[in-house]
Amino acid sequence: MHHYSRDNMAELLRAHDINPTHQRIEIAYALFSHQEHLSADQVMTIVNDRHAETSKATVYNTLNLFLEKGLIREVIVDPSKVFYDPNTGPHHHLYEVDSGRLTDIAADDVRIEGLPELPKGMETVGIDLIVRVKRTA
Amino acid sequence: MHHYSRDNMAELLRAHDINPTHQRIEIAYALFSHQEHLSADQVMTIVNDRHAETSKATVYNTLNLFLEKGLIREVIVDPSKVFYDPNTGPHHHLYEVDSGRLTDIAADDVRIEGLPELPKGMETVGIDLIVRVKRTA
DNA sequence: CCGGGAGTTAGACAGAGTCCAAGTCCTAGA
DNA sequence: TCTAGGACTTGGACTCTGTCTAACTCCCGG
Ligand SMILES: [Mn+2]
Ligand SMILES: [Mn+2]
Ligand SMILES: [Zn+2]
Ligand SMILES: [Zn+2]
Repeated sequence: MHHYSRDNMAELLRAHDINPTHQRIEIAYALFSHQEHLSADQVMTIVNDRHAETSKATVYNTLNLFLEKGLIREVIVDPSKVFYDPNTGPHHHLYEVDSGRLTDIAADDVRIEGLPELPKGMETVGIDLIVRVKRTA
Repeated sequence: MHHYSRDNMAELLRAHDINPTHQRIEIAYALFSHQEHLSADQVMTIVNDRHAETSKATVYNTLNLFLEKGLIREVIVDPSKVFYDPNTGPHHHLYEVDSGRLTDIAADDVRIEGLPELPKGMETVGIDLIVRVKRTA
């Protein structure tokens, strides 16, 4: 899919068993049309850019709902805030520690081998691979 | 090394170009004698268990100093707090999302292949591999 | 015994995220 | 069309992690 509209978003939400409200549609649209890793704060700013209509509580409620329903995923790289990722397919991340820029690494060519057996009664929720980089001195 | 004493800690600090003070020795001892991933709050509790003598500001100052000097490393897996890791050798992490338990995965057998070239002018600071697991439903 | 720099401190502060009780919105049913 | 009720949203208080600052203490060299 290449073009994101608010109508698309409503369908997407319904497909994930989420009741599409004004606010939820705007928040989904912010994430999917940008196709970037956004913090809650950035989502809030984008959504309220034209005219304020979505509260902080709703932004957090909604992001957590989206997470629960598997519509987005969270990326934990910065100790001070969570990033929300509209790309739920398997992929990894490159984090520029100076600038805070976070970009995707396609999972296709990356192989992770030799991980030990999981303890019994445990299942993998996800494997996060983060490459931290900085400008060469 | 298998037995950690406060005298050990003083030497260790000096070897890392850190002036060993009472508080710094206690904090290093908390981390190295436990050999666990501790949050700042946990360090604070351990250090002040017998009698309060180290302030919150000093705990944070000291942990950040230890990081800077390469004595410990930080592990960012939990969106709400940083864990400090006395093991600076290459290794990976297993994170139990329910309980918050964080354990090491030896790096020996793990191979990560096929990572793309870094953008020019960038160098790798570190590669974090985190396996998130939960109890089977 | 001093002087001064390094280290520590309490407490104010900032930012991310949660919680709550009150209000609004939407819909299904009469 | 009207209405009742559940779902959703809201402002603001609150919590928690982490930082900052200005005053104080400690320690060492002269
Ligand atoms: Mn609107
Ligand atoms: Mn002491
Ligand atoms: Zn991503
Ligand atoms: Zn570790």
